[in-house]
Order: sequence, then C-alpha cells, then structure tokens
Amino acid sequence: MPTNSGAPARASSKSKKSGPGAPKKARKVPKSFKVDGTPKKRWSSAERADRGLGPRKSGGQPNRAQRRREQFGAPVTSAGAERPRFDRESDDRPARDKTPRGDNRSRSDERPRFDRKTDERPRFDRNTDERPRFDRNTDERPRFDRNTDERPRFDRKTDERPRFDRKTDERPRFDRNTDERPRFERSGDDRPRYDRTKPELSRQTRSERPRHEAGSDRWRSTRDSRTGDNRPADNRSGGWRDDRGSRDNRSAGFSRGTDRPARSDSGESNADTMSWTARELAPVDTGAVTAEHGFARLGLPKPLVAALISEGITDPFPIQAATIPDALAGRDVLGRGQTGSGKTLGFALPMLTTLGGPAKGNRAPRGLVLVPTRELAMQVADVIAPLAKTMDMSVTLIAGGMAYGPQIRAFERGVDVVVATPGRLIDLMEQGALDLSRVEVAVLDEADHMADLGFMPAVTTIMDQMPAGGQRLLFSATLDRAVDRLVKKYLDNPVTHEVDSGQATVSTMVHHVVHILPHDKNALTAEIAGRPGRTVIFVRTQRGADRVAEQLRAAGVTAGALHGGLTQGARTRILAAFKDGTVPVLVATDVAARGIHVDDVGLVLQVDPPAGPKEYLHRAGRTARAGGTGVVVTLALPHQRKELQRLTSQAGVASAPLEARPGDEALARATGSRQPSGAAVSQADFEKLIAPPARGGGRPKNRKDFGRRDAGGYRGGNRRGTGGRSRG
DNA sequence: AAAAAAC
Repeated sequence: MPTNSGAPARASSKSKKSGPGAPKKARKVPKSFKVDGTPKKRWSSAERADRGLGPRKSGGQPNRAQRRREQFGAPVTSAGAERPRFDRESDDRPARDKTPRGDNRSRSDERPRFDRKTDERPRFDRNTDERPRFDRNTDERPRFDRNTDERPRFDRKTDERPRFDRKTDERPRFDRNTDERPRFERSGDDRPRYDRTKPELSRQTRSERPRHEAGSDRWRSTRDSRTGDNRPADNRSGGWRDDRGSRDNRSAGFSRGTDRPARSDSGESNADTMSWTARELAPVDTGAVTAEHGFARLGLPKPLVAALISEGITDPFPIQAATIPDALAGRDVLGRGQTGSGKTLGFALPMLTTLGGPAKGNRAPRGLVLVPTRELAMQVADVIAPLAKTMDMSVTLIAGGMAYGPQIRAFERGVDVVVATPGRLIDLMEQGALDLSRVEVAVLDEADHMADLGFMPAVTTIMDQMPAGGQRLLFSATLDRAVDRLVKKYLDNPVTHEVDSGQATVSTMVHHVVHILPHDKNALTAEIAGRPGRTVIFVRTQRGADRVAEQLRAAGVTAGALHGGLTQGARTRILAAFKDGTVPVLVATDVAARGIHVDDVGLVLQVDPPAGPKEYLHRAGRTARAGGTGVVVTLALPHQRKELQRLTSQAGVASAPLEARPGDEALARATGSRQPSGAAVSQADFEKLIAPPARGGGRPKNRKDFGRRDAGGYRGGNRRGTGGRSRG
C-alpha cells in the first residue's frame, strides 16, 4: 500500500488514531461533529434569522435523528460520554466495525446508527422505555405469540391454502378435471375457433368464441388497462417464447395479451384487430415493356416489370441492381443498403421471379418473408401482393393482432408467399395450419434485428421447419456481425452486397444533436413537433410515447402514440392517420424504428437517445427516404451529451452540437420549430381523427374487422366501431 | 434495459 500519510487510505482508517493531531479528510468526519468529536453548533431558525438568513434549504433540514432530538430531548448531547458509540476516540466497537462505511454514509453518521451487534440505542433504553420492543431472543410480544395467536398464519410446511406451483399446480379454480371452461389442449386441439371444417367459426370475433372467462383479468392478461402498461409484473425479460411452454402459466395470467382496450375507450371490444387485404393494381399492358427497361435488364419477367412501371417505378435502385442478379442466380444474399434505399423490392422481385408462378398441386407456401413488427409485415405484404398477383401468385400476411380465420383459410386455399412476424407464424405451425416444408426462398428482413437475443429462438424455430438448401436472403440497413450465427447455420456461401458507399446515412439527411436543459425538454419537444409537415418522434418506452403524445396534444400539437402496448387496431389506425396526414406527429417506440415507410416525413426527433448506433440509423431512416431530404434532431440532456457524442460518432453522423432554449432561432431555422398554438387537442377530437380508416376504398368488406359484432348479422357493419368512438 | 415477437 502507498504510504500516503498525508491522506490516510481507506484501509488505514482501521487505525485508532483519529484524534486532533491526526490528519483529517473532511469527508471522513461526520459533518455534524467537529473533528474532536464534539457536535457542531446547529443554528436554530431564530439564530439564522438574526444573521439575515432564510430558512434552511432542504440539505439543511433537520434529519430524522435531529427531529427526534428536538421532540424527545437529546440523547446525544455535548457530553460525549452519553453517546459513546459515536465518540471515535473512545469507540470500543470491534475494530472491523470502525471501517468507514463509505462516503455516501457520512450524512447519516450524525444520527445514531443501528448496529445489529452492538447497538444499544439510547432512545430505546431497555430499562426505562415502556414501548413494546422486539427482541429476537426474548420478545414474547403478546399480539404475535406463536402459541396463543389465533390468527391463521402462513406456515410453509403445513399451509393448506391453494398456492401456485408451476409444476404441481392443483389450484381448485383451475382443476384440470372439473373445470368446465373450454381449455386449450396442445394435443388433439379441439379449439372451436380453429375448426377448419367450419370456417364460419373462424370469422367470429374473439369475444363471441367460447373462451376463458371473458373479462377475467386474471385469465386474460396482466395488462394494466388503466395505465396502458401491458407489461406483466413478472417475466418481463424472459422472452415471450418462453411463456409458451406451459398452459398453466398462461392460465395464471402470465400471458402477454395483445388486446388491451383502447385508451379511454374501455367499453370497446377487446378484439380490436387489424385486417389486411392485398392491394390490387390497375391492369397493366405488358406489351409496352421492352427488354431494354432497367428492371428487365436485371432479368425480371415482363409482368413484374410492367407492374413496377404502373407503380411509377422505372429504374432500379443501386441495392436492387446489386442484389437482384445474384438472387436470381440462386445465390444466398446478404444485402445492406441505406434506409429507404429500396431493399424490399431488392428481395421481393427476385423471390417472385424465382417462384415463377403458382405451384401446381400442393400449394404450401414457397416463399417466406420474416419481419420483426406487424406494421412492417403489413407494409411488405402491401408491396409484394400486387406484384405477386401479376404472376398469379398469392401473398398472405401472417401476424399477431389479426383474426385467425382468414389466415388459416388462406393456407387451405393455397398460398405462394407468406409475409409474417415470428410469433403468429409459430402459433400456426403448432396448430398444424401451416406447412413450411416447401419453402424455397426465405427472406429475413431487418436481419440483424431478427438475429438478436429476443428474436433468435423464434427465428431458428421457423428456419428449422424449412427444408435445408433453400435460398436465403438477409437484408438490413445495418447488417453486421450480429447475423453471423444465422449465416453460419442457414446460409450457403452467401454473397454480400453493401451499397452505401461507406456512408452510414443518405447524404440528404442532416443531423443535429441539440443540447438542452431538463426543464426545457417538453417545451422544445412541442416547438419542434409543432413544425409544419410530418414528424416522427422516438421515445424509449411505451409509457413515454403515451406521455409525450398527450403533452403534445395539450400544447396544441396533434400527435398520436404508436407502440406495442396498444391494440393492433389502435396501432393500425394511428399509423394510417399519420400516413394520410390527419395526425402529423407520430410519437413512437422503436416499434416504428425499422422499415416503416411513410412519405414525406420531414423530421425525426429523438426525445430519448437511441439504444445504440444501429437504432440511431434506423430511427433516423424514417426520414429522407427514397432520395428525399430530412432532418434528424436528437435532444441531449446534460448527462446524455457524452453518450450521444459516442452514439453519433459510432453511427458515423457526428456533427457539432447545437444548444437551444425554447424559442431558439437557430433551431427554428434548422427544424422549422415554432411555438405551438397552446390550444389543447381534446381527447374526443383526437379520437375522431383516428377513427377506423377506410382501407381499400372503404368497401364494407374491408371494414368488417372494425365492426366485429356483425358476424351474426344483427348489427350493421361498422356500427360499433364508429358508434363507440364518435360519441363525445 | 426496453421493445418486439401469440392467445
């Protein structure tokens, strides 16, 4: 040890020597005692007033011990002998007890501390104190006498109360043999709603299907519908797949429901789901396509090229030009292209071309696209479906939060391409509704994300169901070593295409880190969100999204929250309202960070820092898509500055930070920020804005999922949906 | 650590 006699090291304080002559460090001495052990003078408020001082600030408030002294008299007085424990000179505690307890304890040192071994708290003098005391050895508190106490007590060994044991659970209320409620049986599944011979049943809403204790929170979910928090109290990080192993877990409320009632709309049906139907293209004239056309030169068939032209897509983007030929050649491909650079078509076009057309005979899916979120699944399916249609192939969207019936029936009819999120796909696999044994082309979109800890088990489960040797295409804007395990296990001699010219983000994107003060955060958020044009705001948590959206509406900015804790219907509606401009500001968790394309998002505001450089790039990538321009603003509180410096530097977008207070002109020039109106957007008005969208031209057929009660025909189509939300 | 992925 260094012999720093001038400043005793922590270990050396074992030394008894701490008297007046000893070297002192201020922090080693309880601050309310002088170094010689006598207590410091503490001014009374009258004395403070005499000296022209105001009341004590919080740090100077008497602490508990001091208040007690004032109230009960002072066991600790200037006579040091009366508080022997705190007289360092005469302290006779065992040496090890005199080890300093760390600087953070110094404040409390002025108060009698409780030492389990040596404490003889004066305030509870054994001889005079009348209050019942608890002594571990002798106490025979009458009210808790073990022998005479009549109250039922809990004894781990003999207690008969039904307790929940994961393995041996025999809770009376869920007795397997006597319970009458319809029950999920893994084998011999007789769930009525999945009876494939009676498709009508599948169309029933969940609330109409036989099910467990409708409305029973214990059964349904641990979701807290008041706070909007869908997180179960436990098992938050265990991975949702793990919950699937035990039906008992589910019955005991360990599940993670997806049917949280919409906020402040608690009367609404739980079955607030999303529907999807393939978009259709206007008929195209394939005769107009020449072999000289950009996409045709890549080797794509005429119907596809014609369909692209009809969509206004005439020339391949670089990532498409790079990956399509290799993919058509049957190679496994790792494709990395900047956000908004056209990766979806980069895998969709070769996949459809390879599949060539509808299968003859067995029409189990031959193409599979796996994506991390439901919204992205819908978006990808929306891109692929019309293209597939031109080649007489069908595309099915398989994702949670949607009715089972259409998905199961789709497989009965025959499907060529499946676009799916992992959870529902596995669910259907386990039901036997889905056969992946004929998949020829499998795509992992956002592959690096699909390879992370939370998704990996589900992804491998699915990949393992597909025949080995099929073609695999992995795409992401941030395709890094995270996918190595997947590549090693499932890909064969893949070719990598990285089309970003070394640039992390597109050149049309401008990045600002804005240093702000904590109390300015809400005002600045509102000013930036109040800019004209579409804005996406990212926050870290679901509740943060709800909160920021609410605050923005209170400030007069029409903003809606999007996160995984909402019902799927609510998710779909708010995204639709954002896309059509009804709601110009979307406040989202990272559920919207990847892949989601909305035209003309002019600015991405990160109110909370992203989790990492990849998340930064993906969030930022919601703007400046397909050649457009965009601004990315990241707010940085003082304690986040370093972190953001590191993040932006790792993401390759570091730039000189701005400092801004509300009303800042430089910020206004950079972002278009402006003072919001201040006229709050009421909850009722907001809910009108996100009323069920008229998807697919608003044909009643497409709206049935918003009027879920119409199955029996006793109620008109979307009545319930609009009626429920448009009141008030 | 959070979010996301099923009912």
